[in-house]
Amino acid sequence: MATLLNTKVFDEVKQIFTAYLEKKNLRKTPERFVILEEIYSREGHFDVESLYISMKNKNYRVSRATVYNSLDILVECDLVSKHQFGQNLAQYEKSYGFKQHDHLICTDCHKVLEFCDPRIQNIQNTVSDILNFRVMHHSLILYGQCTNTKCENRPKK
Amino acid sequence: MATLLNTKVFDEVKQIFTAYLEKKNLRKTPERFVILEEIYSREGHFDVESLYISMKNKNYRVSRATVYNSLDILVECDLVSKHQFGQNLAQYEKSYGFKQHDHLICTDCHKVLEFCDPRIQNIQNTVSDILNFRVMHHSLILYGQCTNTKCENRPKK
DNA sequence: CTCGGTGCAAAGCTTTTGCATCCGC
DNA sequence: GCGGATGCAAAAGCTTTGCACCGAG
Repeated sequence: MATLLNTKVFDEVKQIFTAYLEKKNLRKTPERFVILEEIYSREGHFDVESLYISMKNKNYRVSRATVYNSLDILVECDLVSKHQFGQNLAQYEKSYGFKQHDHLICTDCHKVLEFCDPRIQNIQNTVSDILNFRVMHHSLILYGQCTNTKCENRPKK
Repeated sequence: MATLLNTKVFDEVKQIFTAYLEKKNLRKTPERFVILEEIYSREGHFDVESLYISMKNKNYRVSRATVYNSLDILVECDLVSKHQFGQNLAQYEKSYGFKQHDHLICTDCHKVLEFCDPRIQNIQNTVSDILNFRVMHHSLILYGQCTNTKCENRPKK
C-alpha cells in the first residue's frame, strides 16, 4: 500500500522533472534521475553530505558537484525544498505530494518537529496585497523548548 | 530628538548587557561593550565581516574571534537577532527597542523588506498549546517578487 | 594571582569553481 | 560532433579552534 503510493508519487515526480528539464533545455542525465530517486526514497530532512555518502555506499559514481547542481534544479522546480535551520548546513526535503508544513525547533535538543497552520496563508495574502509583492513561498520556523518528557537533554550546556 | 532617543535606548541596552554578563559570570570586557555600541549605532542588517571591517577602520583592536564570541552572547540575551537568509552568511540586527518584525525577500533583486503581522503571535500560541512547546521566538521569511517599479533587475539570470 | 577573554593565524567545513573528459541530443 | 554535464580536486568563504598573552575580578 505504502509502496504503491510511493511508486505513484515517484512516477509523477519523474514526469514533472522530465517536463521541467525539457522546458528549460537541460539534459536528462542519468545522474539527475538517480539523485531524484534517492531523495524520494528518504524520509525527513537530509544534508548534501549524507545524500552524497549514501549514494557512494550504493556504488553510484557521483560527485558532490553534481549533487549540488541537481539539488539546485530540483529546488527550482519545487520538487525539493531547502531549509537553513540556524547552523550553516543547508537541509533539504522532498516536497511533492506531501502536505506543506512549517518547522518547530527545540533549542535544547535540536529536534525538528513539523506543524501546519492555514493562517500563514492569510498573512502571505495580506502582505502580498499591502506591500505589492507576489509571495511565492515562505519559511516559518518557531524556536522553543519541549515541555514534555521527550526532551531529555535540557540543561546540557 | 532622535539622538536623545538613541542615547536612552543605548543606556538601557548597556544596563541589560551588564546585568546579563553578571548573571552569567562573564567578564565585562571593553571589547564586548565597544561591539555592542557599534551594533546599536548601525541601521539594518549586517554581517560579521562588515562589522569587523568598520571596527578596524575606527582603529579598534579587535579580532574576528572576539566579534563572533560577543555576537553569540548578545544573541543569547536577546539584544541582537541573527538571521539566515538563504545564503550561508549569517546576518545580524539590533533588536532591543525596535518593533519585532519579519522579512520579505525579493528573489530577483535580493532586497530585504520588513513587515509586521500580529497574527503570527496567534500561530505561535496555538502551536505552543497543541504541541506542548514553549515557543520563545520565531523566524518568518516570505520569498517573492516585487510587482512594482522598485525591482529593476528582474530577469538578470 | 587566576583563569576567562583576546588577537592572531591556522584549521575545519560547506559550497563553488576550473578543467579535462564524457555523453545527451 | 557540439556543448552541456560530470568527476575530481583545488579553491573559496564563513566560522571555529589552538595557543600564548593580557587583564578583569
